[in-house]
Amino acid sequence: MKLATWNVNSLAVRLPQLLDWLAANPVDALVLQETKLTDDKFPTMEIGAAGYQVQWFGQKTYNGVALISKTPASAVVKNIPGFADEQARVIAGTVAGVRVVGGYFPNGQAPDSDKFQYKMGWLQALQDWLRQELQTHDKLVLMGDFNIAPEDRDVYDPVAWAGQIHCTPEERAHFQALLGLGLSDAFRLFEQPAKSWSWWDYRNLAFRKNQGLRIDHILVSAALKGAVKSCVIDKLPRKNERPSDHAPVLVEIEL
DNA sequence: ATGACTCACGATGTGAGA
Repeated sequence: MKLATWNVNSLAVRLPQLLDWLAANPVDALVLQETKLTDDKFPTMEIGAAGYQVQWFGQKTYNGVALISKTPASAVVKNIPGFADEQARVIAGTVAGVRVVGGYFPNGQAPDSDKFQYKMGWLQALQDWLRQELQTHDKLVLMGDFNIAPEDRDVYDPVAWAGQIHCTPEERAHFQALLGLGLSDAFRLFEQPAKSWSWWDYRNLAFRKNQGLRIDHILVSAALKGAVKSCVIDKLPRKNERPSDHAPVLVEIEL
């Protein structure tokens, strides 16, 4: 089973790239972030024509998530149950016996901002909900744009980024708390090249200079950990014309 | 250097992203 996550930064702009990518990477399930589309504008026909099922949950201008899968997703959940949220950030469903949770974690903007406080509350609510989900779904994958660089090796310039958004101790503690639920960072189950990033700023020729962050992640539950065969970041779409600033991350699990 | 780019909204700029 192959799963992937990709922050497309506007599905209206990136739909052709998504369809190309799916043709080249026929994954069993893919979660998208930052679709930036209201539900009435979601391109269900195009994705269906590509041979995929899709669940979607969006809003105007910002956020928006989707769960694309070869077989239909069941028990679909939108946003974190019990956590009142005006922002469309989570979509979950069971695909081929695996609980797939896709998330667009809040950015947080700056550690002293209201948006950071919202991020902290959101992360706590996610953790509390996932603790429950894991009780009923031993095979669970949490993936998406976490907007957290878990360690200094996930940051191109950790000195400059120290204490900055995505790198604060508070955010990293929340990432560790997710691992504390029994989840594992699939990417770190394998030897990986140094300076592996999933996001590069549009500015400053950052991609060309490979100045980025690893903030898109795939976490697998203990029941899946031993079955993970590979986890890679696909930099190819970042080389497209008009790319998303994020690259897809893929995992292969032998079920 | 409160920058740089890209996106949505819907404007001739502004906010947000990360």
